[in-house]
Amino acid sequence: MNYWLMKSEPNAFSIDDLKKMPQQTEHWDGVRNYQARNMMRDAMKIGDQVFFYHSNCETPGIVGLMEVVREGYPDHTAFDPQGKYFDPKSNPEMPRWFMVDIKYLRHTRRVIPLSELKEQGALENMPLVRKGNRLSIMPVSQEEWDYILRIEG
DNA sequence: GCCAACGTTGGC
DNA sequence: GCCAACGTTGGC
Repeated sequence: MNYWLMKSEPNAFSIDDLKKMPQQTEHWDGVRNYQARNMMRDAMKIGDQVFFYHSNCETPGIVGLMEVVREGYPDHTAFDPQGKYFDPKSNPEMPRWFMVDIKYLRHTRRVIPLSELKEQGALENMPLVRKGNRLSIMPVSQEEWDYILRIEG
């Protein structure tokens, strides 16, 4: 099993929004970055565990746990000329963008803020804590995953 | 293929 | 709201 971290702006889609979805499941659409696309298309597997991270908000940090319930398939929001995620270079015959389905598992017992994650030497290799990082989906090692759940308290 | 200009991300 | 970092675009 693999571990991941996915960012979302709570103003746009928060962990509470995910929890309220039917089956507490939603497709992770709108990702328009090739590295992140490749991870969803090729690497994320059913049963993989995922940290939900809130970005661009008052206290950026890890807020919950999720699970991959459907593996990579074309992001149809790229096909809708009226939608904000429309990409004329993507079409159903040759989809450029992919997404996975994600299911809510639980909130963390507290928000684990970015500021605290940055203080942990054990996490210094996470892209998340590195300066200027903008990856919205990233792999998390087993060691990092376990460590974060330990400091969750 | 280089690189300047531009747009976006996201912490602060 | 500011701005640094980064990815993408497009002229050459």
